[in-house]
Amino acid sequence: MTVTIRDVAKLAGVAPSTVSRVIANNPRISDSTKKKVRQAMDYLGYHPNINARSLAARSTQALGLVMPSSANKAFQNPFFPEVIRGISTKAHEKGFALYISTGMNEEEIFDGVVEMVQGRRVDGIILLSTSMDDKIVEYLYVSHFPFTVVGKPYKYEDKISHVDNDNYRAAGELTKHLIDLGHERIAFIGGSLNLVMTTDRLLGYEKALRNAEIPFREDYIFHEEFLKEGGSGAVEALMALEEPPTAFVVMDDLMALGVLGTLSEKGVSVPDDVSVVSFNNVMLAELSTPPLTSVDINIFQLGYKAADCLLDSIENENKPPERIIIPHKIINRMSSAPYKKK
Amino acid sequence: MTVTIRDVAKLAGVAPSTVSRVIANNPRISDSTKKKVRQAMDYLGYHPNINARSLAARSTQALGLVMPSSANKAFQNPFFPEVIRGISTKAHEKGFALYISTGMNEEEIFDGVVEMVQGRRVDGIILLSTSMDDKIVEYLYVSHFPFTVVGKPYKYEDKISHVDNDNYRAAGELTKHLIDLGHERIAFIGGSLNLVMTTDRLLGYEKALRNAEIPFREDYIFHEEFLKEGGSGAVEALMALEEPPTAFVVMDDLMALGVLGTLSEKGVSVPDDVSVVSFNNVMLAELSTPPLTSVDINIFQLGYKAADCLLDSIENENKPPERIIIPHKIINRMSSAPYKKK
DNA sequence: ATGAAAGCGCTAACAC
DNA sequence: GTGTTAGCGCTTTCAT
Repeated sequence: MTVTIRDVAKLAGVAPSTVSRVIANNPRISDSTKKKVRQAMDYLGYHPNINARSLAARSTQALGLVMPSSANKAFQNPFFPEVIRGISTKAHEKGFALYISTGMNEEEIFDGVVEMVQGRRVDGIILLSTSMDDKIVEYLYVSHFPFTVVGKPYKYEDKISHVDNDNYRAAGELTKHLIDLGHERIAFIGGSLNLVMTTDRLLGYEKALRNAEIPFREDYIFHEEFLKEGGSGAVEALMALEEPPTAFVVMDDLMALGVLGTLSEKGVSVPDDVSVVSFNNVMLAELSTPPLTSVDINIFQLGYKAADCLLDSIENENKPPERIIIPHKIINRMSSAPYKKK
Repeated sequence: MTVTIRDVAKLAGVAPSTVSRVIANNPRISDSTKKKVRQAMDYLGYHPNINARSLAARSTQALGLVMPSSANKAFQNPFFPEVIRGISTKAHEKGFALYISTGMNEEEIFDGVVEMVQGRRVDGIILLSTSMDDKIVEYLYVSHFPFTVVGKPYKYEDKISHVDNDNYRAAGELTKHLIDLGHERIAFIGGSLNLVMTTDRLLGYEKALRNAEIPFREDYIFHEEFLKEGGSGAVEALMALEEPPTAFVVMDDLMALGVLGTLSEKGVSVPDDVSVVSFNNVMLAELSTPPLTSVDINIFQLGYKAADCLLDSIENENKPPERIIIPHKIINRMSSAPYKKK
């Protein structure tokens, strides 16, 4: 039923290995036989069986993607489709397929990764999120299996290839943007401290304050589970302070959307009363009311480069680990405005 | 280097075939040897090579997902992570993995599907979007390859398993919701007419108007490329009419977010001046300002059932095609309110 | 209840 | 430049 390499070989009057070489476009095959073989392939509607190929060649031509727990709200973040788009674009260029592993909890995800690696389902892995004390990173690292992380790994930072933004600088610039607008009471609403990204951004924020000689206030800092409640708890608490902030630095556009909502409910106007700025610059940053000033972290590029880097280290086993920093850019929109004294 | 079934067999003092049977948990193997073999597996850290298994058993334990063109803005819609979460949950239950095929354009995507099918990379395919005159549907259908579509196929509607909402009814109810609030000038902002979903919803909208004896107005109907501009063009045009609508039925939450933005720019207040309702009820419907009245189409379930149905037809080749309708529910939020005469 | 052996469809030495 | 052959690691008759 299935047409195999032998059928093609027979029809073309050559040996199976020759057909195999034609598939691989081996230069040592004469053009005339190539043509002959290709005709036979077309005629028979031949398609290589990938499993057989993988088995024999010990390579799958597939990359594994590890997403955060699907129980996690983060899963719904438009960040993911966009990184995947980047990864997919690069993978496609090199003829690689994507294999996606998910799971309801940390453990399931971990098992999925082990299965991918040991089961030889993929040639390399991209971690789309990582946190402190990540068992997957540990496992992959000691296994010497090719992998790249999107974001900054907590451990082995310079032993693991990763592609990240300069979150420290980005947060600094974003905070400075507010300071330049005259704001001094600037709150920070972050995600889980468990994420390295959060820490980096918090440090950048602190640095910007220090540079401007604005005292750091512990009560202006909030860490909320990403997206849960959309940061409304933080906003409530912050606005109830004796000296409420006049500007908010928010970790993520989706969260900022929630912040915008809560503020509006409380009758606080953005940007007239307070400014709100955030990170990621996903599509909704543009669509929200008011449109959000947001740091474009170039998500597509994050994914594209991660795939690129991974593919390199699959090709060349001894490629040293690499840190790739994707440039960011503050996109100025309506949600931030000069501080107005009341 | 790699530990194979033979290593396990040797250590356990049995034949390779026995080990294979233990993996498959064949009931004809005595408990004592099972135990013995499993110990050996653990001891050696054995993991079956999936490619070898797939090759021999002619089954990959993987499902293929086909997304819309990644050049397409639709790709960024939070709809996708959520369907995938549903699919992944079911797939996981049955020990299936997910392959994702993407591509920059229709053609690349089509080729990817062919490769998945002919290359035996997957046992079945789920189409996450389909349009009229879909070549992929055609191909899969004539190949007799197991597949399911999320949404309604344009052709072969009752010969292809698919899971969908009752978009006709949902749109009807949503429109009626507005009519019940006293609205009569109700606009419809849809996506590409190329999507079957759009047509279904438009028909439902028309039906609701008819039932209420409200005349259908051509100039209240707009079809915009999903998300492009976020429907702002439509809003501009509609509000410039002599008799502008007092309510908007929008195809999608993201688009509705854009509509909200454009209205706010024009100084039109929601829901005081006009009401806006939409579909999908993704997270941002709740986070937007004002929170959106939206039809919860149960995206997770859409994916979960699609996987379920596909897995069934993989197991049982003769399973007749099935249409599965996922229930919807209007979630009432702040963006819709009674019509106020001016 | 278990073993022996023949593939699954392909690649990659090694020949010539 | 092309053919022969031996696997890749597993499943699955067919024996016993």
